[in-house]
Amino acid sequence: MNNTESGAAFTELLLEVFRLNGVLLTEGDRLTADLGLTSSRWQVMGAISEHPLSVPYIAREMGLTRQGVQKMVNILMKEGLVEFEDNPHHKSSKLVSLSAEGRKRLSRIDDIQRAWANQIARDHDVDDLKRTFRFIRQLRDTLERKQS
Amino acid sequence: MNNTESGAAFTELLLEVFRLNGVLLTEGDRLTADLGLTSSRWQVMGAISEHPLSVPYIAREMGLTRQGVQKMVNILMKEGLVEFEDNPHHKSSKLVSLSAEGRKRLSRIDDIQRAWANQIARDHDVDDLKRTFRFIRQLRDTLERKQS
DNA sequence: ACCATTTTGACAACTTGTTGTCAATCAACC
DNA sequence: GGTTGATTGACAACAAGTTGTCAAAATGGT
Repeated sequence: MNNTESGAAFTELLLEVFRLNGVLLTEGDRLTADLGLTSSRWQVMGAISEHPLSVPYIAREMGLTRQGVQKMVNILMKEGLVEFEDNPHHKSSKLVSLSAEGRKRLSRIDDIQRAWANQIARDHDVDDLKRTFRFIRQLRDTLERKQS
Repeated sequence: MNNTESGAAFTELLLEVFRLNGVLLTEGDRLTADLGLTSSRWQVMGAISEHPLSVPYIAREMGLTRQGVQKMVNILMKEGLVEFEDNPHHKSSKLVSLSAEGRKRLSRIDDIQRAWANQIARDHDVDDLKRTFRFIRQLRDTLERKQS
């Protein structure tokens, strides 16, 4: 079976997404190395910065397994960056929220991340950024619908 | 510091890239689960399907560390899917090539992967796919240039 | 109110990456 | 030809995710 033109283009894109993912993780870690927070940790913290959320909810939000997020949350708990709140809708599934220290730490990271994002984004057209975001999300939708 | 419009768009894109990356890996593994080869294994095998390459070269190609690729290659070696060839340019750094069995296995995977890519790509505009590829690569270029 | 199904947390084993370090090899230059 | 610096393979420790399993808790239909 031969590749269609679209199929070949999709495969090229897919490999490039893997590479970009790697570079983004590396950069994210580098940005906040001195603050003692890796990319995945502040991503979890970012998810609960507005409202406290349960672990499975965060996982669905980020496209990860609940076990993986649970592990991360347990570590953040040990480090005193998040707290558990009672969940009115579920006795044993607590809501995770930022502690005062967690909030302070996240806000410093947010400053750094925002400055960095602004700087990178300056070199690119805002419409390209938005269009690419929409297309990537659409691609993910297609993939997720096919697998179900 | 507030986000610029571009900065916010970039951050949104970045989070979506993480999610797409996850879905792609999951799908890749699901596709070839019965063939006993995970995504990362056939990615490495794909890299050497044209010409034998050294481990560090594969790593640079894929945007990974040489140690990570080395680990993968050692596993593929144990399973008899790749072989080491003498490298005329380096006494101890062998070239990695596909074994007969590896080539056979990869060609089956390629068929499956191609059919899948064609099917997914069918739902999307080929120009969008190409444009997105170019933009993502450009983004990665920017990121890699900033960090050096 | 009961029962079947789903959701959840906890734990273990595993995969795929990372960094750091060491010694061996290679390349370049004086 | 010797020294110096970069590249390489091997190994260890670690990070971040996965799957699978179990029991407890929640949910929904009859």
